[in-house]
Amino acid sequence: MARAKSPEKRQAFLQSAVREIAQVGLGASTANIAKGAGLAEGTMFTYFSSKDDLLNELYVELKTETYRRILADFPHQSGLRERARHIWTEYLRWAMEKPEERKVSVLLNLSAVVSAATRERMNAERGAVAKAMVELSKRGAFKALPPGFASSAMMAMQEAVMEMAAKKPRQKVLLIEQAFDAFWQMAK
Amino acid sequence: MARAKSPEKRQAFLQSAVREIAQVGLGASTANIAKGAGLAEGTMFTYFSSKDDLLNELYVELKTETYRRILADFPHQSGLRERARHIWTEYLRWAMEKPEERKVSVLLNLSAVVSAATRERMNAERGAVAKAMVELSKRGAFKALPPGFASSAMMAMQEAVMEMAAKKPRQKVLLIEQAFDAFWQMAK
Amino acid sequence: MARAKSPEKRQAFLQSAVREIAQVGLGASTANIAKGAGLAEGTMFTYFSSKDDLLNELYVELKTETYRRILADFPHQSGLRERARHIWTEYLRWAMEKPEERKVSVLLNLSAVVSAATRERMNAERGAVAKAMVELSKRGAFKALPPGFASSAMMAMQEAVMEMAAKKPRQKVLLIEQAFDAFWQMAK
Amino acid sequence: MARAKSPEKRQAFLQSAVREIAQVGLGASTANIAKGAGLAEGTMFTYFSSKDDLLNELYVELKTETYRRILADFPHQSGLRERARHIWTEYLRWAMEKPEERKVSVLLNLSAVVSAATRERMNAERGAVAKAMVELSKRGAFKALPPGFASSAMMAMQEAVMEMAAKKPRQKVLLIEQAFDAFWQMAK
DNA sequence: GATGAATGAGGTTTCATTCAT
DNA sequence: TATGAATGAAACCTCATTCAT
Repeated sequence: MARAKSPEKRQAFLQSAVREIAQVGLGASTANIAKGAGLAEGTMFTYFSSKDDLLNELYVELKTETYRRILADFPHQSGLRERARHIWTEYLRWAMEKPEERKVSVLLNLSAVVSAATRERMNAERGAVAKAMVELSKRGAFKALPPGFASSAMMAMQEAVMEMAAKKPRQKVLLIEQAFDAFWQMAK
Repeated sequence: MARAKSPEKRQAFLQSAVREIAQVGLGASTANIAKGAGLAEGTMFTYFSSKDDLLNELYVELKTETYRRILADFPHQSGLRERARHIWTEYLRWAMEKPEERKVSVLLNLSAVVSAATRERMNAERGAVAKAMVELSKRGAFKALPPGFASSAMMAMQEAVMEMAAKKPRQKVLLIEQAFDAFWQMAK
Repeated sequence: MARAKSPEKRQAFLQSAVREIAQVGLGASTANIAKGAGLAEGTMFTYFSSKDDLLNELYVELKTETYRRILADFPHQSGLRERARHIWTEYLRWAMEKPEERKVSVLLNLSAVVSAATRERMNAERGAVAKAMVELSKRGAFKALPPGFASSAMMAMQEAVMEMAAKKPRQKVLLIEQAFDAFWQMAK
Repeated sequence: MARAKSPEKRQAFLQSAVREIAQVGLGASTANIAKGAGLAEGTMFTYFSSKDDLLNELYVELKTETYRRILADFPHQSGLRERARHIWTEYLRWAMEKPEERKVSVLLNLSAVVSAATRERMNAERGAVAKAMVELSKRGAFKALPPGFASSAMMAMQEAVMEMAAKKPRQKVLLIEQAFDAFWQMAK
């Protein structure tokens, strides 16, 4: 048989795509992505049928990695506050460790290239996170608001933290904690 | 050279740019923007020296319009809660009335085409909004967090409201109010 | 107003296309066609929306020119033999004067890029030629065959003449005449 | 290097090439040809040194098959009319049974990929057919025309029959016969 | 000033061919 | 021998920008 398709090369393309897109947006050229991966442009198309396909797969990869991190040591048995704090903290740690990944994730979320099917697929993976969010939406000020709002609010507040952290990188850890306390005011 | 004869034509380009960019992203072509404005491609370059220039001017225009709305009936004499509620409500009304404008605003914010100089320029225009935000950052849970956080948090929470409103358009007015109450929990 | 679209440039593209396609087939590249026309590749796309469009327009141009030649001094009042001879002769003269045009015409006829709509459009232009062919199909050996056969047979025999003429260029004129006599045997 | 192990695989490539080329022209990709053959892309190049080589071999194959059919029950002892009729009929039967083969044959004939050497080689195989054609060219209206004309004319007229038959598939058998009578008018 | 034709660099993708397995 | 991943040169086409009119 011939050479097998190498997972390393696939990853090289995805990682290069993250770097390029973080720098220049979704308009990053396939030529540059391939060059950044140290592979030929044509090779990219044996791993991804089109640039759109690459982008969709990248979206899946990034979301999956995020959920993987959050669900790794998830405190299923703890109270809601603890579980919410875990989600809050793990997501922010990932986002701060991998700012390019996060930026690309945001861009992909906003763009039309990620198909509804792909989004649907990822929504199904949320598991314990979704459960905690449902509980959260029945508490405090969230009670009066539509069910999905608590989840959107948490994500939005995390955005605010990210933005802040970019300006004050030294205080990251404390910032994450104290911002959670602020967020939790809404759920009390 | 930018800023030429007819202000109407300038506006036509900016409005067409909003429509096109809302649909296809910042990659919208100058040809389509001009066509949408009912004017010639070349004409665009007598009003804006380059596409990047157009984008920067558009950013200014959108931000200016937002602040204009917020500052129009600003309750300078009222208490902080009332002023914060005004900012909250007016921004959300604008955003909901002009979803394309808002989407483009978000895209421009994320993109590298808007220069640091342009961003700086707009920050200076915030006036009474900035003042209210400073006060806000000294209250409640925001006290423990860096100065700019309250402002970021408000914007972030507004994002969450927008997202929600897109799904439940009927409940907009109530949603705006109740979400403000949730937000205010953090400032109490 | 801006520069008008120049018919000369349009013709330059079509003529270059004829030369290129005659040499390398319908796979002739847009880059080479443009280069051959002494114009930029991008310019081609202001005259033709795509390569397929160029090919369709070329087909129309070639067919139109052929019919124009044939119908120019058409002996409408003469007997069938005379009219048939005119069609025979004029077509062959054109084809021999413009061997590249003819070759491209044949290639386009065989290919799928020429749309049914385009073919239909050209069929409508045949006028006096079609009338003569109908008459011919009711004579001699053609009587026993389906209506369109006489026309196909004439075109086919002309092909044979072309092929021969390519090998014996000196005897063209005589060849055309004597081959018509052979063809006419079938109609007697 | 061409001509390797399995004749079955070689045939699979050639047959797949016929199918693909009949559909999309000589631009048919080696990838699709290989896929259609149920074999790997690379394998093709152990049987044929290049795509051009494949095309040349295909040309040889198709011509050989045609002559094989015609020469199989060739009535060497019969009069010219009978022999001409045999060539006429057998060729048309083959062409109608194998429309894809015929279409590919035509495309290859027109294209520059078939080398002069290959064409020469096949001309040598015509044997009894060539002999009949020489006799034919000395008769009737063909007498006045160059030697090769009778042969070209027969092939051309067969084209016309094919075209007709495609439109009236029911009358094939009769069409072949009556068209031969028309053709023979020129030889009488 | 207004127009849109002209431009050529650069975009995504296909393809014949090579070569590691 | 058979495979199909790897390659990079081209393919078609789009685009921001210039400039003749």
